[in-house]
Amino acid sequence: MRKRLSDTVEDYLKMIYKLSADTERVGTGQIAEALEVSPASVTDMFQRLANENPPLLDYIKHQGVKLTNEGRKIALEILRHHRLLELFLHEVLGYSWDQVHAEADRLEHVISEKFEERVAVVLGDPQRGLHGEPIPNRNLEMPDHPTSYLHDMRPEQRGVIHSVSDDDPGFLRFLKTQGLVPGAEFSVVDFSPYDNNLRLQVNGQDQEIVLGASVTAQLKVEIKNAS
Amino acid sequence: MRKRLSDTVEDYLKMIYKLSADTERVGTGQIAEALEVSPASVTDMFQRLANENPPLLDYIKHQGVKLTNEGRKIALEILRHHRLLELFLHEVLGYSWDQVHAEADRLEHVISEKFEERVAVVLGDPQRGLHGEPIPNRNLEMPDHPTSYLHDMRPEQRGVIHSVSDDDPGFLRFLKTQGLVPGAEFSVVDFSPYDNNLRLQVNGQDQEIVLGASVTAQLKVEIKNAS
DNA sequence: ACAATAATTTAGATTAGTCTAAAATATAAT
DNA sequence: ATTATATTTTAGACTAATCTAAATTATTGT
Ligand SMILES: [Mn+2]
Ligand SMILES: [Mn+2]
Ligand SMILES: [Mn+2]
Ligand SMILES: [Mn+2]
Repeated sequence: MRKRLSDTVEDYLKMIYKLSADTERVGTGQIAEALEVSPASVTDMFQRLANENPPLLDYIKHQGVKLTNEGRKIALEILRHHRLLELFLHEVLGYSWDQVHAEADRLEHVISEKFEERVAVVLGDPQRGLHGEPIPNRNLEMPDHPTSYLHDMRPEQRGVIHSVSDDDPGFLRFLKTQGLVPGAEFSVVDFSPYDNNLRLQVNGQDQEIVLGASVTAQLKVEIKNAS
Repeated sequence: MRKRLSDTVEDYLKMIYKLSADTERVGTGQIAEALEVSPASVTDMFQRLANENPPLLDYIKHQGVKLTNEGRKIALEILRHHRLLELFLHEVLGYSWDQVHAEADRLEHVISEKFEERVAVVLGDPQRGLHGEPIPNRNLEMPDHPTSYLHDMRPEQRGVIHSVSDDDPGFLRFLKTQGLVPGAEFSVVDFSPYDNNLRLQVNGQDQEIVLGASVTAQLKVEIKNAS
Protein backbone atom coordinates (compact mmCIF):
# COMPACT_ATOMS: atom_id res chain seq x y z
CA MET A 1 0.00 0.00 0.00
CA ARG A 2 1.50 3.29 -1.09
CA LYS A 3 0.80 6.37 0.97
CA ARG A 4 -2.17 8.35 -0.28
CA LEU A 5 -0.95 11.31 -2.30
CA SER A 6 -2.85 14.52 -2.87
CA ASP A 7 -4.41 15.33 -6.23
CA THR A 8 -1.94 18.17 -6.45
CA VAL A 9 1.10 15.93 -6.08
CA GLU A 10 -0.30 13.53 -8.64
CA ASP A 11 -0.82 16.39 -11.08
CA TYR A 12 2.77 17.55 -10.67
CA LEU A 13 4.11 14.05 -11.30
CA LYS A 14 1.87 13.54 -14.31
CA MET A 15 2.97 16.82 -15.84
CA ILE A 16 6.64 16.13 -15.18
CA TYR A 17 6.21 12.79 -16.92
CA LYS A 18 4.61 14.39 -19.95
CA LEU A 19 7.23 17.08 -20.30
CA SER A 20 10.00 14.50 -19.86
CA ALA A 21 9.18 13.19 -23.32
CA ASP A 22 11.01 16.22 -24.73
CA THR A 23 13.80 16.97 -22.26
CA GLU A 24 15.73 14.86 -19.78
CA ARG A 25 15.23 17.30 -16.91
CA VAL A 26 12.14 19.40 -16.45
CA GLY A 27 12.56 22.94 -15.20
CA THR A 28 10.74 25.01 -12.63
CA GLY A 29 9.39 27.43 -15.19
CA GLN A 30 8.01 24.74 -17.48
CA ILE A 31 5.90 23.26 -14.72
CA ALA A 32 4.86 26.67 -13.41
CA GLU A 33 3.61 27.52 -16.88
CA ALA A 34 1.90 24.21 -17.49
CA LEU A 35 0.15 24.00 -14.13
CA GLU A 36 -0.52 27.72 -13.91
CA VAL A 37 1.12 28.24 -10.55
CA SER A 38 3.99 30.51 -9.56
CA PRO A 39 7.61 29.38 -9.98
CA ALA A 40 8.03 29.74 -6.21
CA SER A 41 5.31 27.17 -5.63
CA VAL A 42 7.00 24.78 -8.03
CA THR A 43 10.37 25.06 -6.33
CA ASP A 44 8.70 24.31 -3.04
CA MET A 45 6.95 21.26 -4.41
CA PHE A 46 10.12 20.00 -6.14
CA GLN A 47 11.90 20.11 -2.81
CA ARG A 48 9.13 18.39 -0.94
CA LEU A 49 8.81 15.57 -3.46
CA ALA A 50 12.57 15.09 -3.58
CA ASN A 51 12.60 14.75 0.21
CA GLU A 52 9.79 12.22 0.33
CA ASN A 53 10.52 8.73 1.48
CA PRO A 54 11.11 7.20 -0.98
CA PRO A 55 11.94 10.25 -3.13
CA LEU A 56 9.57 10.85 -6.02
CA LEU A 57 11.86 13.30 -7.78
CA ASP A 58 15.55 13.71 -8.36
CA TYR A 59 16.05 17.43 -7.94
CA ILE A 60 19.15 19.48 -8.66
CA LYS A 61 19.00 23.14 -7.75
CA HIS A 62 18.67 25.35 -10.78
CA GLN A 63 18.61 22.38 -13.11
CA GLY A 64 15.16 20.99 -12.57
CA VAL A 65 13.89 17.49 -11.83
CA LYS A 66 13.76 13.96 -13.16
CA LEU A 67 11.25 11.38 -12.00
CA THR A 68 12.54 8.56 -9.83
CA ASN A 69 11.20 5.09 -10.53
CA GLU A 70 8.72 5.62 -7.70
CA GLY A 71 7.61 8.92 -9.14
CA ARG A 72 7.27 7.50 -12.62
CA LYS A 73 5.10 4.66 -11.36
CA ILE A 74 2.69 7.14 -9.88
CA ALA A 75 2.62 9.27 -13.01
CA LEU A 76 1.88 6.21 -15.12
CA GLU A 77 -0.78 5.05 -12.73
CA ILE A 78 -2.59 8.37 -13.08
CA LEU A 79 -2.12 8.41 -16.83
CA ARG A 80 -3.62 4.93 -17.04
CA HIS A 81 -6.58 6.10 -15.00
CA HIS A 82 -7.02 9.16 -17.17
CA ARG A 83 -6.99 7.36 -20.47
CA LEU A 84 -9.16 4.47 -19.36
CA LEU A 85 -11.63 6.96 -17.93
CA GLU A 86 -11.82 8.99 -21.12
CA LEU A 87 -12.60 5.90 -23.09
CA PHE A 88 -15.14 4.78 -20.51
CA LEU A 89 -16.91 8.13 -20.49
CA HIS A 90 -17.19 7.93 -24.25
CA GLU A 91 -18.14 4.28 -24.66
CA VAL A 92 -20.36 3.77 -21.65
CA LEU A 93 -21.73 7.20 -20.81
CA GLY A 94 -21.86 8.66 -24.29
CA TYR A 95 -19.56 11.65 -23.81
CA SER A 96 -18.22 13.14 -27.03
CA TRP A 97 -14.48 13.16 -27.57
CA ASP A 98 -14.10 16.82 -26.69
CA GLN A 99 -15.95 16.45 -23.37
CA VAL A 100 -14.13 13.58 -21.74
CA HIS A 101 -10.87 15.25 -20.73
CA ALA A 102 -12.04 17.62 -18.02
CA GLU A 103 -14.09 14.95 -16.27
CA ALA A 104 -11.28 12.38 -16.43
CA ASP A 105 -8.84 14.95 -15.08
CA ARG A 106 -10.77 15.02 -11.82
CA LEU A 107 -11.79 11.38 -11.58
CA GLU A 108 -8.29 10.04 -12.24
CA HIS A 109 -7.24 10.91 -8.69
CA VAL A 110 -10.23 9.39 -6.98
CA ILE A 111 -10.95 5.97 -8.47
CA SER A 112 -9.66 2.85 -6.74
CA GLU A 113 -7.57 0.07 -8.23
CA LYS A 114 -10.75 -1.94 -8.34
CA PHE A 115 -12.55 0.70 -10.37
CA GLU A 116 -9.62 0.92 -12.76
CA GLU A 117 -9.61 -2.83 -13.19
CA ARG A 118 -13.34 -3.10 -13.77
CA VAL A 119 -13.28 -0.35 -16.34
CA ALA A 120 -10.37 -1.98 -18.12
CA VAL A 121 -12.30 -5.24 -18.30
CA VAL A 122 -15.52 -3.60 -19.52
CA LEU A 123 -13.51 -1.89 -22.26
CA GLY A 124 -11.65 -5.06 -23.22
CA ASP A 125 -8.19 -4.00 -22.04
CA PRO A 126 -7.64 -1.26 -24.59
CA GLN A 127 -4.11 -0.26 -25.53
CA ARG A 128 -4.99 3.12 -26.99
CA GLY A 129 -7.03 5.99 -25.57
CA LEU A 130 -9.82 7.95 -27.18
CA HIS A 131 -7.37 10.46 -28.61
CA GLY A 132 -4.93 7.78 -29.69
CA GLU A 133 -2.56 7.93 -26.73
CA PRO A 134 -0.94 4.69 -25.54
CA ILE A 135 -2.42 3.37 -22.29
CA PRO A 136 0.06 1.99 -19.75
CA ASN A 137 -0.74 -1.66 -19.04
CA ARG A 138 -1.59 -3.25 -15.67
CA ASN A 139 2.09 -3.33 -14.76
CA LEU A 140 2.40 0.31 -15.68
CA GLU A 141 4.57 -0.32 -18.67
CA MET A 142 4.05 2.17 -21.47
CA PRO A 143 3.56 0.46 -24.86
CA ASP A 144 5.85 1.46 -27.69
CA HIS A 145 4.59 4.45 -29.55
CA PRO A 146 5.78 6.94 -32.15
CA THR A 147 7.44 10.12 -31.00
CA SER A 148 7.31 12.22 -34.19
CA TYR A 149 5.07 15.19 -34.69
CA LEU A 150 3.31 16.19 -37.87
CA HIS A 151 5.13 19.47 -37.43
CA ASP A 152 8.39 17.86 -38.51
CA MET A 153 7.11 16.12 -41.65
CA ARG A 154 7.84 17.39 -45.16
CA PRO A 155 6.32 17.08 -48.65
CA GLU A 156 6.17 13.62 -50.20
CA GLN A 157 6.04 11.94 -46.79
CA ARG A 158 3.00 9.88 -45.87
CA GLY A 159 1.77 9.19 -42.38
CA VAL A 160 -0.99 8.19 -40.01
CA ILE A 161 -2.32 10.35 -37.22
CA HIS A 162 -1.34 8.57 -34.03
CA SER A 163 -2.64 10.78 -31.26
CA VAL A 164 -3.80 14.30 -30.67
CA SER A 165 -3.55 16.80 -27.87
CA ASP A 166 -6.72 16.34 -25.87
CA ASP A 167 -7.25 19.17 -23.45
CA ASP A 168 -8.91 21.82 -25.60
CA PRO A 169 -12.51 20.94 -26.56
CA GLY A 170 -12.65 23.52 -29.35
CA PHE A 171 -9.44 22.20 -30.86
CA LEU A 172 -10.78 18.64 -30.74
CA ARG A 173 -13.99 19.63 -32.50
CA PHE A 174 -11.94 21.37 -35.15
CA LEU A 175 -9.79 18.29 -35.70
CA LYS A 176 -12.85 16.14 -36.20
CA THR A 177 -14.23 18.46 -38.90
CA GLN A 178 -10.92 18.08 -40.72
CA GLY A 179 -10.87 14.30 -40.41
CA LEU A 180 -7.73 14.52 -38.30
CA VAL A 181 -8.51 11.65 -35.97
CA PRO A 182 -6.22 8.83 -34.82
CA GLY A 183 -5.81 6.35 -37.64
CA ALA A 184 -6.38 8.88 -40.42
CA GLU A 185 -3.88 8.53 -43.26
CA PHE A 186 -2.50 11.51 -45.10
CA SER A 187 0.30 12.79 -47.26
CA VAL A 188 2.14 16.07 -47.00
CA VAL A 189 1.82 18.00 -50.25
CA ASP A 190 3.46 21.31 -49.39
CA PHE A 191 5.51 23.13 -46.80
CA SER A 192 5.97 26.91 -46.27
CA PRO A 193 9.29 27.59 -44.61
CA TYR A 194 8.41 31.00 -43.14
CA ASP A 195 5.30 30.11 -41.17
CA ASN A 196 5.86 26.35 -41.03
CA ASN A 197 2.45 25.78 -42.59
CA LEU A 198 1.85 22.32 -43.97
CA ARG A 199 -0.58 21.42 -46.74
CA LEU A 200 -2.06 17.95 -46.34
CA GLN A 201 -4.16 15.59 -48.34
CA VAL A 202 -6.09 13.49 -45.82
CA ASN A 203 -7.45 10.20 -47.15
CA GLY A 204 -11.21 10.34 -47.57
CA GLN A 205 -11.34 14.15 -47.48
CA ASP A 206 -11.94 15.86 -50.81
CA GLN A 207 -10.28 19.18 -49.97
CA GLU A 208 -6.63 19.61 -49.11
CA ILE A 209 -6.06 21.45 -45.85
CA VAL A 210 -3.42 23.86 -44.62
CA LEU A 211 -2.37 23.68 -41.01
CA GLY A 212 -0.26 26.10 -38.96
CA ALA A 213 2.46 25.12 -36.54
CA SER A 214 0.22 25.55 -33.52
CA VAL A 215 -1.89 22.73 -34.92
CA THR A 216 0.78 20.46 -36.38
CA ALA A 217 2.82 20.55 -33.18
CA GLN A 218 -0.13 18.97 -31.36
CA LEU A 219 -0.42 15.92 -33.58
CA LYS A 220 1.71 12.83 -33.10
CA VAL A 221 2.19 10.79 -36.24
CA GLU A 222 3.48 7.49 -37.42
CA ILE A 223 5.52 8.14 -40.55
CA LYS A 224 5.02 5.59 -43.32
CA ASN A 225 8.11 4.27 -45.00
CA ALA A 226 8.24 5.14 -48.67
CA SER A 227 7.35 1.94 -50.53
CA MET B 1 -23.13 28.30 -10.90
CA ARG B 2 -22.60 27.64 -7.22
CA LYS B 3 -19.17 28.17 -5.74
CA ARG B 4 -17.08 25.02 -5.68
CA LEU B 5 -17.16 23.54 -2.19
CA SER B 6 -14.52 21.29 -0.71
CA ASP B 7 -15.14 17.59 -0.18
CA THR B 8 -14.91 18.30 3.53
CA VAL B 9 -17.69 20.87 3.49
CA GLU B 10 -19.87 18.54 1.44
CA ASP B 11 -19.29 15.75 3.94
CA TYR B 12 -20.29 17.97 6.84
CA LEU B 13 -23.50 19.02 5.09
CA LYS B 14 -24.35 15.47 4.12
CA MET B 15 -23.86 14.23 7.66
CA ILE B 16 -25.89 17.07 9.13
CA TYR B 17 -28.68 16.19 6.73
CA LYS B 18 -28.61 12.55 7.75
CA LEU B 19 -28.63 13.27 11.46
CA SER B 20 -31.42 15.80 11.00
CA ALA B 21 -33.79 12.92 10.36
CA ASP B 22 -33.79 12.25 14.11
CA THR B 23 -33.41 15.67 15.74
CA GLU B 24 -34.27 19.17 14.65
CA ARG B 25 -30.87 20.58 15.54
CA VAL B 26 -27.66 18.66 15.22
CA GLY B 27 -25.02 19.10 17.89
CA THR B 28 -21.29 19.59 17.77
CA GLY B 29 -20.59 16.28 19.46
CA GLN B 30 -22.78 14.26 17.13
CA ILE B 31 -20.92 15.46 14.07
CA ALA B 32 -17.54 15.12 15.76
CA GLU B 33 -18.39 11.52 16.53
CA ALA B 34 -19.81 10.74 13.11
CA LEU B 35 -17.01 12.34 11.10
CA GLU B 36 -14.29 11.31 13.53
CA VAL B 37 -12.91 14.78 14.07
CA SER B 38 -12.52 16.77 17.28
CA PRO B 39 -15.41 18.86 18.65
CA ALA B 40 -13.23 21.95 18.26
CA SER B 41 -12.95 21.33 14.52
CA VAL B 42 -16.70 20.99 14.26
CA THR B 43 -17.40 24.24 16.07
CA ASP B 44 -15.00 25.95 13.71
CA MET B 45 -16.70 24.50 10.66
CA PHE B 46 -20.18 25.32 11.97
CA GLN B 47 -19.15 28.94 12.32
CA ARG B 48 -17.59 29.11 8.90
CA LEU B 49 -20.57 27.56 7.14
CA ALA B 50 -22.98 29.80 9.02
CA ASN B 51 -20.99 32.82 7.85
CA GLU B 52 -20.92 31.79 4.23
CA ASN B 53 -22.75 33.86 1.66
CA PRO B 54 -25.42 32.62 1.44
CA PRO B 55 -25.29 30.80 4.81
CA LEU B 56 -25.32 27.02 4.57
CA LEU B 57 -26.12 26.51 8.23
CA ASP B 58 -28.22 28.16 10.86
CA TYR B 59 -26.00 27.99 13.94
CA ILE B 60 -26.88 28.84 17.53
CA LYS B 61 -24.07 28.70 20.04
CA HIS B 62 -24.31 25.67 22.30
CA GLN B 63 -27.43 24.46 20.51
CA GLY B 64 -26.07 23.12 17.28
CA VAL B 65 -27.05 23.68 13.66
CA LYS B 66 -29.89 23.33 11.19
CA LEU B 67 -29.41 23.28 7.41
CA THR B 68 -30.54 26.34 5.48
CA ASN B 69 -32.31 25.73 2.18
CA GLU B 70 -28.99 26.32 0.44
CA GLY B 71 -27.24 23.86 2.69
CA ARG B 72 -29.95 21.26 2.22
CA LYS B 73 -29.74 21.53 -1.54
CA ILE B 74 -26.06 20.74 -1.42
CA ALA B 75 -26.57 17.82 0.95
CA LEU B 76 -29.25 16.38 -1.34
CA GLU B 77 -27.09 16.89 -4.39
CA ILE B 78 -24.32 14.84 -2.81
CA LEU B 79 -26.75 12.23 -1.58
CA ARG B 80 -28.14 11.88 -5.10
CA HIS B 81 -24.64 11.46 -6.44
CA HIS B 82 -23.83 8.87 -3.81
CA ARG B 83 -26.87 6.73 -4.37
CA LEU B 84 -26.76 6.89 -8.14
CA LEU B 85 -23.08 5.99 -8.02
CA GLU B 86 -23.64 2.99 -5.78
CA LEU B 87 -26.22 1.65 -8.16
CA PHE B 88 -24.00 2.36 -11.14
CA LEU B 89 -21.00 0.62 -9.60
CA HIS B 90 -23.18 -2.42 -8.99
CA GLU B 91 -25.09 -2.54 -12.26
CA VAL B 92 -22.44 -1.44 -14.71
CA LEU B 93 -19.14 -2.34 -13.08
CA GLY B 94 -20.24 -5.41 -11.16
CA TYR B 95 -19.41 -4.29 -7.63
CA SER B 96 -21.12 -6.29 -4.89
CA TRP B 97 -23.46 -4.47 -2.55
CA ASP B 98 -20.94 -4.32 0.28
CA GLN B 99 -18.22 -2.80 -1.90
CA VAL B 100 -20.00 0.15 -3.44
CA HIS B 101 -20.16 2.53 -0.50
CA ALA B 102 -16.52 3.43 -0.02
CA GLU B 103 -15.98 4.11 -3.71
CA ALA B 104 -19.15 6.21 -3.99
CA ASP B 105 -18.13 8.17 -0.91
CA ARG B 106 -15.13 9.52 -2.79
CA LEU B 107 -16.63 9.86 -6.26
CA GLU B 108 -19.72 11.72 -5.07
CA HIS B 109 -17.68 14.92 -4.67
CA VAL B 110 -15.98 14.76 -8.02
CA ILE B 111 -18.50 13.91 -10.70
CA SER B 112 -20.07 16.66 -12.78
CA GLU B 113 -23.75 17.36 -13.34
CA LYS B 114 -23.30 15.78 -16.72
CA PHE B 115 -21.92 12.59 -15.25
CA GLU B 116 -24.77 12.47 -12.77
CA GLU B 117 -27.29 12.92 -15.56
CA ARG B 118 -25.77 10.29 -17.83
CA VAL B 119 -25.65 7.77 -15.03
CA ALA B 120 -29.26 8.49 -14.13
CA VAL B 121 -30.26 7.87 -17.73
CA VAL B 122 -28.25 4.67 -18.06
CA LEU B 123 -29.90 3.39 -14.88
CA GLY B 124 -33.39 4.41 -15.99
CA ASP B 125 -33.96 7.17 -13.45
CA PRO B 126 -34.09 4.97 -10.38
CA GLN B 127 -35.97 6.13 -7.30
CA ARG B 128 -34.30 3.78 -4.86
CA GLY B 129 -30.65 3.04 -4.17
CA LEU B 130 -28.88 -0.29 -3.91
CA HIS B 131 -29.54 -0.45 -0.19
CA GLY B 132 -33.12 0.73 -0.55
CA GLU B 133 -32.59 4.40 0.24
CA PRO B 134 -34.71 6.97 -1.61
CA ILE B 135 -32.80 8.88 -4.29
CA PRO B 136 -33.50 12.62 -4.53
CA ASN B 137 -34.84 13.46 -7.98
CA ARG B 138 -33.36 15.88 -10.53
CA ASN B 139 -34.90 18.79 -8.65
CA LEU B 140 -33.40 17.51 -5.43
CA GLU B 141 -36.71 16.64 -3.90
CA MET B 142 -36.56 13.64 -1.61
CA PRO B 143 -39.30 11.08 -2.38
CA ASP B 144 -41.61 10.04 0.43
CA HIS B 145 -40.19 7.21 2.45
CA PRO B 146 -40.89 5.40 5.71
CA THR B 147 -39.20 6.60 8.88
CA SER B 148 -39.74 3.60 11.18
CA TYR B 149 -37.00 1.27 12.28
CA LEU B 150 -37.31 -2.47 12.77
CA HIS B 151 -36.07 -1.71 16.28
CA ASP B 152 -39.45 -0.27 17.22
CA MET B 153 -41.64 -3.10 15.90
CA ARG B 154 -43.30 -5.64 18.17
CA PRO B 155 -44.73 -9.18 17.89
CA GLU B 156 -47.61 -9.75 15.49
CA GLN B 157 -46.57 -6.84 13.31
CA ARG B 158 -45.62 -7.51 9.71
CA GLY B 159 -43.34 -5.39 7.60
CA VAL B 160 -41.05 -5.01 4.61
CA ILE B 161 -37.38 -4.08 4.81
CA HIS B 162 -37.13 -0.66 3.22
CA SER B 163 -33.47 0.24 3.48
CA VAL B 164 -30.38 -0.74 5.37
CA SER B 165 -27.38 1.05 6.77
CA ASP B 166 -24.76 0.79 4.06
CA ASP B 167 -21.36 1.78 5.33
CA ASP B 168 -20.12 -1.45 6.93
CA PRO B 169 -19.24 -4.14 4.37
CA GLY B 170 -19.25 -6.93 6.96
CA PHE B 171 -22.66 -5.91 8.19
CA LEU B 172 -24.01 -5.87 4.64
CA ARG B 173 -22.70 -9.35 3.93
CA PHE B 174 -24.31 -10.54 7.14
CA LEU B 175 -27.65 -9.05 6.16
CA LYS B 176 -27.55 -10.80 2.83
CA THR B 177 -27.00 -14.20 4.46
CA GLN B 178 -30.10 -13.55 6.58
CA GLY B 179 -32.21 -12.50 3.62
CA LEU B 180 -32.56 -9.04 5.12
CA VAL B 181 -32.52 -7.09 1.87
CA PRO B 182 -34.76 -4.24 0.75
CA GLY B 183 -38.13 -5.66 -0.22
CA ALA B 184 -37.93 -8.70 2.09
CA GLU B 185 -41.16 -9.32 3.98
CA PHE B 186 -41.20 -10.55 7.53
CA SER B 187 -43.22 -10.83 10.69
CA VAL B 188 -42.10 -10.20 14.24
CA VAL B 189 -42.65 -13.31 16.34
CA ASP B 190 -41.04 -12.38 19.64
CA PHE B 191 -39.54 -9.52 21.62
CA SER B 192 -37.21 -9.65 24.66
CA PRO B 193 -37.62 -6.51 26.72
CA TYR B 194 -34.23 -6.61 28.50
CA ASP B 195 -31.94 -6.75 25.50
CA ASN B 196 -34.42 -5.53 22.89
CA ASN B 197 -33.82 -8.64 20.83
CA LEU B 198 -36.41 -9.35 18.14
CA ARG B 199 -37.25 -12.74 16.71
CA LEU B 200 -38.30 -12.60 13.05
CA GLN B 201 -39.73 -14.91 10.49
CA VAL B 202 -38.48 -13.67 7.13
CA ASN B 203 -40.48 -14.80 4.09
CA GLY B 204 -38.60 -17.40 2.11
CA GLN B 205 -36.16 -18.22 4.94
CA ASP B 206 -36.77 -21.52 6.72
CA GLN B 207 -35.18 -20.57 10.04
CA GLU B 208 -36.43 -17.84 12.33
CA ILE B 209 -33.71 -15.36 13.26
CA VAL B 210 -32.99 -13.33 16.38
CA LEU B 211 -31.54 -9.85 15.97
CA GLY B 212 -30.05 -7.53 18.60
CA ALA B 213 -30.71 -3.83 18.86
CA SER B 214 -27.44 -2.93 17.11
CA VAL B 215 -28.85 -4.67 14.04
CA THR B 216 -32.51 -3.71 14.23
CA ALA B 217 -31.68 -0.02 14.72
CA GLN B 218 -29.96 -0.05 11.32
CA LEU B 219 -32.94 -1.30 9.33
CA LYS B 220 -35.68 0.99 8.10
CA VAL B 221 -39.01 -0.73 7.58
CA GLU B 222 -42.37 -0.18 6.06
CA ILE B 223 -44.93 -1.49 8.55
CA LYS B 224 -47.80 -3.40 6.96
CA ASN B 225 -51.28 -2.61 8.18
CA ALA B 226 -52.92 -5.61 9.84
CA SER B 227 -55.44 -6.92 7.31
C1' DA C 1 35.42 39.08 -18.71
C1' DC C 2 31.64 41.59 -17.09
C1' DA C 3 27.41 43.66 -17.12
C1' DA C 4 22.57 42.97 -18.21
C1' DT C 5 18.83 39.89 -18.23
C1' DA C 6 16.39 35.79 -17.17
C1' DA C 7 15.38 31.97 -14.21
C1' DT C 8 15.22 30.08 -9.83
C1' DT C 9 15.19 30.04 -4.94
C1' DT C 10 14.28 31.94 -0.37
C1' DA C 11 11.57 34.51 2.95
C1' DG C 12 7.41 35.69 4.79
C1' DA C 13 2.41 35.62 4.52
C1' DT C 14 -2.31 33.43 3.72
C1' DT C 15 -6.14 29.96 3.75
C1' DA C 16 -8.55 25.52 4.82
C1' DG C 17 -8.76 22.05 7.84
C1' DT C 18 -7.19 19.93 11.52
C1' DC C 19 -5.35 19.23 16.48
C1' DT C 20 -4.65 19.83 21.94
C1' DA C 21 -5.34 22.32 26.03
C1' DA C 22 -7.78 25.74 28.48
C1' DA C 23 -11.91 28.51 29.27
C1' DA C 24 -16.76 29.05 29.18
C1' DT C 25 -21.31 27.39 29.34
C1' DA C 26 -25.06 24.14 29.93
C1' DT C 27 -26.98 20.05 32.27
C1' DA C 28 -27.59 17.00 36.01
C1' DA C 29 -27.28 15.69 40.87
C1' DT C 30 -27.52 16.37 45.40
C1' DA D 1 -29.50 26.56 44.86
C1' DT D 2 -24.97 25.04 44.61
C1' DT D 3 -21.85 21.94 43.06
C1' DA D 4 -20.14 18.51 39.90
C1' DT D 5 -19.99 16.81 35.27
C1' DA D 6 -20.39 17.00 30.49
C1' DT D 7 -20.43 19.67 26.35
C1' DT D 8 -19.05 23.33 23.65
C1' DT D 9 -16.21 27.12 22.44
C1' DT D 10 -11.92 29.71 22.24
C1' DA D 11 -6.97 30.15 21.81
C1' DG D 12 -2.91 28.83 19.83
C1' DA D 13 -0.41 25.76 16.90
C1' DC D 14 0.47 22.72 12.72
C1' DT D 15 0.54 21.13 7.62
C1' DA D 16 -0.23 21.48 2.58
C1' DA D 17 -0.51 24.43 -1.02
C1' DT D 18 -0.43 28.57 -2.62
C1' DC D 19 1.04 33.69 -3.29
C1' DT D 20 4.24 38.19 -3.69
C1' DA D 21 8.50 40.36 -3.17
C1' DA D 22 13.32 40.05 -2.50
C1' DA D 23 17.65 37.62 -2.99
C1' DT D 24 20.46 34.51 -5.46
C1' DT D 25 22.32 32.05 -9.30
C1' DA D 26 22.67 31.19 -14.47
C1' DT D 27 22.86 32.65 -19.05
C1' DT D 28 23.78 35.79 -22.69
C1' DG D 29 25.61 39.55 -25.27
C1' DT D 30 29.12 42.57 -26.00
MN1 LIG E 1 -7.15 13.74 -21.46
MN1 LIG F 1 -4.67 2.35 -10.53
MN1 LIG G 1 -23.55 4.50 0.67
MN1 LIG H 1 -25.29 16.84 -9.29
